[in-house]
Amino acid sequence: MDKNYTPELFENEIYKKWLEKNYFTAVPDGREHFSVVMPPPNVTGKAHVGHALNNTIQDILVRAKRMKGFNTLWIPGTDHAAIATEEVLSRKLRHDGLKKEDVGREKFLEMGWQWYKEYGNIITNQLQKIGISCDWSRLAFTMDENLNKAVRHVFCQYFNEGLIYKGKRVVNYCPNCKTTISDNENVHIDQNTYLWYIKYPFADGDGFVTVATTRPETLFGDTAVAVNPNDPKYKDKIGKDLILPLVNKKIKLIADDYCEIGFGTGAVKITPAHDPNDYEVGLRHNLDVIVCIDDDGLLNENAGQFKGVDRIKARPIIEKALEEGGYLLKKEKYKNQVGTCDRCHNFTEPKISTQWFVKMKELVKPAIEAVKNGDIKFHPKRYEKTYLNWLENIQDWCISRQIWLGHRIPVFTCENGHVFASETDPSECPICKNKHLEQEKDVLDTWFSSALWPFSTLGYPEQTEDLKYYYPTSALVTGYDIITFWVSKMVFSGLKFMGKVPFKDVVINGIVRDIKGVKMAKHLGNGIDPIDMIEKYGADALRLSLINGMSMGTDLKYGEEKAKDAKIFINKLYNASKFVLSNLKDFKIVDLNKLDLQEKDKWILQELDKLIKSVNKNLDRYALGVCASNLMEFTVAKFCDWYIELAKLDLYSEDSKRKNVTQNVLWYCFDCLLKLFHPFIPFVTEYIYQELPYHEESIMISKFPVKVKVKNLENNFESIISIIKEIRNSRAKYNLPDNKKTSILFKIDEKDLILKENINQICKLAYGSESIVVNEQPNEKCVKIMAGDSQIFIPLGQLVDSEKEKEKLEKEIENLKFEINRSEKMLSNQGFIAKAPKNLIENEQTKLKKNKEMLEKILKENNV
RNA sequence: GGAAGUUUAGCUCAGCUGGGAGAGCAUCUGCCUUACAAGCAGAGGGUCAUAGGUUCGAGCCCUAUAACUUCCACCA
Repeated sequence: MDKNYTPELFENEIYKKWLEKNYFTAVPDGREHFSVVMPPPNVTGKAHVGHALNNTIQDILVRAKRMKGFNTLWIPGTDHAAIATEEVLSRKLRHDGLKKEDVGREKFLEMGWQWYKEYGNIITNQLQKIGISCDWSRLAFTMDENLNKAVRHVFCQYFNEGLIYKGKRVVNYCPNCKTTISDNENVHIDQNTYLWYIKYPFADGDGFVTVATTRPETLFGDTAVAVNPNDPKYKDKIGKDLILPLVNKKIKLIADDYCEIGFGTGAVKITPAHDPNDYEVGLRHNLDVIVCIDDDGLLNENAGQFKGVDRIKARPIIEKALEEGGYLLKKEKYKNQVGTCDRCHNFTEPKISTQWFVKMKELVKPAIEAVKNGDIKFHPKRYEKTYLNWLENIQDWCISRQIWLGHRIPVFTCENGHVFASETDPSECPICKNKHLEQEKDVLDTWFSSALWPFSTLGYPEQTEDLKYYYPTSALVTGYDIITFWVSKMVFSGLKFMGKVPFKDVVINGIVRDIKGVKMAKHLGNGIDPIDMIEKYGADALRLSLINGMSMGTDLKYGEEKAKDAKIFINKLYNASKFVLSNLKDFKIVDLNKLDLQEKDKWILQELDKLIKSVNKNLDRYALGVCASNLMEFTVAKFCDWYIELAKLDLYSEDSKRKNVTQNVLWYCFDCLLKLFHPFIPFVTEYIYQELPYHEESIMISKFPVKVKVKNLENNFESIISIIKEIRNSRAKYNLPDNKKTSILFKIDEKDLILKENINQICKLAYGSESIVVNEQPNEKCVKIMAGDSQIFIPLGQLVDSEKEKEKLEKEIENLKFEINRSEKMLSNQGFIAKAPKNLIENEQTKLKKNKEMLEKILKENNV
């Protein structure tokens, strides 16, 4: 073992060994299963710290379950992220002065595969560095042949059941990505803009109606102006013709409830082609639908002289024209929200078009029920609300995208106009046998395939052994930002096609922000590269730094300092292991129940038992942050600070029996500790474990501790600890440097066996040069410490300041009196006696009794 | 507009079903003690956001307020 903790020396080696041994692969057997599917990252992306967090969480759960004996499967995978990839490829083409149409669909798809092939293993390689134990032999990709089969199977079933339909709707369109996007991907942001007040004159010359709008550029698509039917201001004008400014066309003043009385000017322009509400109004009034913005976001021929101008840039130009025509009444500053594209952040356009939709209302009902009846549980529970709220207000899901990469919609039309969906590419129309078929041009929303992830990765639509055994999966770990995008879609898909929920627990992790709490973003340059952290501090440090202090579902602030701190901790563990290992060279393992355990041994084993139970409990609650801090706390504050120091006396002594007991306890504790730690910091624990006597093949397939298997661990060692602390404290009060040792005198009550047994320990840990047992209080000036019926003296000669000692004594007396008073007050409270739990009352009574005795003793001893 | 979350030591946060306020970092003091100076020992530091309420007892439960954060939403 290397003298210093240098993770780069062994992390890669160990990972390779795990892979070679096939520890990560899983096959169905008779055991209970624990299965997880990885939220697939973008195949051509790079791992960011969010991936590191998400995968570390999954790995901890998976490793712990594997060690607990579950048949554990974790399926990794990547997503084809069609829109993003298409954008990258198009940009490349543009760079060469080409459009995708120039190369054609087939060639373009080839480019896509090339791109996936070239960049597809970057992210998986990076994830491996984190140490995650997923079954790489099952690495899935949303464009795989099998997943493609699943997608088509599902599509056809929806289609044949009439759940998928083609319809004309106003949808969100991104002029930059050149495709429609779902409501989900349409991100609303605040915008500072203007409200333009425009005159729409009556055709008969009798006055005008004022319309306020934030979108003057859509004026060319106006086909009516609406007012509320009950608005007295306009009541007698309804049905009259208005002149559409700039276009000089007649449009009607119509009445519709959609228009609210008193809001704005009371009149609203209706543009059915470019606003979903207006489209509804248009349907009710049979209005024309006039498109005035084209697919590139430019005004079209319907805008006359403004044709070819970008819709946003057109505003000041139109404003000028309106002003010149005398139509502009005023313009005022206005704040509103507009949709932007989730991927490219450009303004989206509501646009009328024909798209494919999935009918959601009925589909979603079982998904709502599954969460309400507890078949699926969210951790933390509050995210159920996000989920339910979205599903309960669901709109039909627009699944068609006007791009080429991805799963092409498997709907065909023959020359005779028969439309059908087909799981495999058909050679003829199933109705009329016509052989001239044309497939839909659009592809499916990426989330359509992601929705099938928990079962498509297990072989669906084939009813494979894997599918039967591992579905439903056990837990899904993901960020709250994709509960609506993804989680909900997997649930209704799973219920629809598998008849069972896709997972039982949804574990929500927060977003990793920078140290100031700002979301990490490329353009801010505040991101932290997890691979960088691994290179600098090791994968274990990265993992621990992400988990320690993390609370599920809550965002966490992260900076390099945290990785550094984590490494410092692991270094501590590493050093402890050096101590343990060097003292277990000639050691014989014995069942702890057969050994004569001392108080210190029972104490550490009891503390260990508490730790084990807490870790197990908190793993089950998905409270990984609590596990990590408990583990760290035990390691430093119990094991290193106390047990290792206490063990030294025995380990270095001639008493071979005592030495053997301590060696066994030391081994047992450290072995457990490594195993408990393994899911969190897998590399270093494996590395150390391989050096530990009596180790098995690998820590990752060893048994996870669930309790300490030793009986009768009751002890009173805490009293020894507090004596040591008191002596140290007194020494510090006298500014005694730690290297200046003094003798320690013990006047031991004969019943005080624990003290008698531990005087050497006390002496060692409290900087004593020698321990001397006395029968009487010594004559020389001493610092005195009360320890039950015994007393401890530290002869400090001239150093002893009687004033200081008096002060100390008074403080102690005051303290005791305060405590006694508190207990008495509590115990004389009738409400407390009547309602508090019995053990609490008993505790209080014993405390009171003890303190009273102590006070009496102190008063007597010191003649106060 | 609707909903959720956060508010505890200078900083980052723990605190499970209510039963005497915790950790790490930072600060100060002393120490190179044969696992560890990336360390050890000791110390200081908090009206648990504010105001009420429930209770024998509230950081925790209820109500209101404030500040910050986030998600959802078609209001010209």
